[in-house]
Amino acid sequence: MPELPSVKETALAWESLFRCQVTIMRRLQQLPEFKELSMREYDVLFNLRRAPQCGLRLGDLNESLLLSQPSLSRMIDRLVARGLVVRQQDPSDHRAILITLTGAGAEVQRRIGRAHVRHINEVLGGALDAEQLEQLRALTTALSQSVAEEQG
Amino acid sequence: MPELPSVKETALAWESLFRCQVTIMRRLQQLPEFKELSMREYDVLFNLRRAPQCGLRLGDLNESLLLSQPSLSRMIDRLVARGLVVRQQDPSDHRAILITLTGAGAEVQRRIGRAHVRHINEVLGGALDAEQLEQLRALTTALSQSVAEEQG
DNA sequence: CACTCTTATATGCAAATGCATATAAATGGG
DNA sequence: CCCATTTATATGCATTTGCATATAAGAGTG
Repeated sequence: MPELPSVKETALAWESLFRCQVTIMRRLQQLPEFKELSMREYDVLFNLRRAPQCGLRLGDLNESLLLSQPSLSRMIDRLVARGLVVRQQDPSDHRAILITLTGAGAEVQRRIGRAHVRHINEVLGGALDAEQLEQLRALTTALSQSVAEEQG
Repeated sequence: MPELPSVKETALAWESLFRCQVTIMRRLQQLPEFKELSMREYDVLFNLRRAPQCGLRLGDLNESLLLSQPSLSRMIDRLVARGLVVRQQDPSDHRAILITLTGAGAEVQRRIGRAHVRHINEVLGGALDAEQLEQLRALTTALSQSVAEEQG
């Protein structure tokens, strides 16, 4: 049984991760493309793109976002109004709603996504080398999974 | 001159860091103490606690937060109304406002902070060991600093 | 010192968000 | 099968947020 990290060790790591995210997010949000679609809205399209063809339940989609369920419901209203996503009743559970990208929505996601990843590369590429980025990816992936599992 | 990381490598690292932050934040926000004070508001008090005694300019404080300048200005209004912070004119620059914690504000920050770090330890402590947490801290600290410097 | 330009914060107003709760459908017990 | 309970999403309403812009003060130029 390994020793658990101290309160101080975990707090320092989280504090640093959080600040890092804030710093980078502030930069990434300045991309002109995010005037057309907010980063939160883009993130919804991005998540739908990685989803099965049948779409994602609103609740499942919600788990990937820092947004309350009612707020997401209304964001979906707006995305539907813009023709970027579609709401469909889940045939196997009529309480649920499946959300899917439209063709236009997928295209907007791809277009903004290309500019976004280029920008990410500009911002992060000069800061860490490939090996460090891979370490960071591995650590944060392990952390996400472990945290999600330990009470999901 | 070292090779720069590929677009894919940077995008994967950022995506993972971002999702990790979302996952953890959703858990941390559930702490009952954050019904009294939102996490954003707590973060303002936390930043002020680490600041010089004279306080922080609104604009400087704003750089540490994912919040527009007008939104922060109004959040400060509310924190002033609750007696947690004070606005003072900067004697050396009458355009600027120095924001400082009141005694009550400092006490609220300490109280919520104690519960918060315990919660952080519960959530992250089981996921990574001390060495991994230190690696994560080092990488994210280096990344923040490098990103902030490269165009600050 | 007048004038323009920049910097720091605040304010009007529309839009987005969250909380509490409503609606609607599935689930389980008697 | 009926009723209570749980689950999934939506809606009313107050609060918070952001965008555009106003206000106010320092800086620079002639």
